[in-house]
Amino acid sequence: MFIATFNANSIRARKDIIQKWLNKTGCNILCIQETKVQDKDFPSKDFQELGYNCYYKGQKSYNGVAILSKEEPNQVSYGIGDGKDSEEDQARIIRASFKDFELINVYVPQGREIDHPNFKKKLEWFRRLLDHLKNHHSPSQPLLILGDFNVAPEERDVYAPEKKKNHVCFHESVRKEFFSLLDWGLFDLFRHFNKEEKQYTFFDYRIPKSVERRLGWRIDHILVTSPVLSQAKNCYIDLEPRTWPKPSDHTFLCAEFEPKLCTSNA
DNA sequence: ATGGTTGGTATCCAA
Repeated sequence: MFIATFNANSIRARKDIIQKWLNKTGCNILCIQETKVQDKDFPSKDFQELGYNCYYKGQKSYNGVAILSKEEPNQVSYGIGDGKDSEEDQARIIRASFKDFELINVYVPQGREIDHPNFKKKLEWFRRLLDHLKNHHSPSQPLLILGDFNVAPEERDVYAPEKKKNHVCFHESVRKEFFSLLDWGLFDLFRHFNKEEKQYTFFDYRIPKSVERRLGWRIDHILVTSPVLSQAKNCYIDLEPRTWPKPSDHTFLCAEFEPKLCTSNA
């Protein structure tokens, strides 16, 4: 059982490399963020041909999320579902119920600047997500939340922590919101398997040779409840997209589970 | 303090 997350920064620009990667890995479920495409233009055919069901919601130019899955989920919903969802919110989160577990794919707002209204919305977004978990989920039930959280949780997760204290992806306030999700009953799956520093999922295009110089951020995450953790075999960062001819700024964050994920706990 | 690159849409915005 193989589940992964990838910020595509345009599904159309990365379609070919995603297809190749799916064929190579046999990934069961891929969560995608920043598809940057309206629903009518989503290339679902190209993924259906490979045996994937496609669920997506997007906007022109910005945001947009998708789940590609071999197994058909019982139900799929868009937005946080608290009655406050804007069109943008719906293009930032997909919730899917599978036979043996629940899965949420998120693209958390970046926030722009600490004093920008969008940063306040980012903090609120975490609180709304936490409320959703409290109201509709339980830490004792199998749940995975994957995606681009736009937060580096700890100092070892960003290349220059002392310089980034006021960055929207490292400010104390947003890290606190991230940890409030963990405190509810989620585990940072990558950190469960990897303790070393300088393990990044995002490398800014604008910094020359950022991968080689290890100038990156760990802002993409896979958070799981304990019944899922007990079925997890490994979690790792696949750097391949960063070295492709048409490089992406994000990487694939991958997780491997026992074949019958969570059935023993269901 | 600022720049650098990429994608989508237009000659600028977001990351």
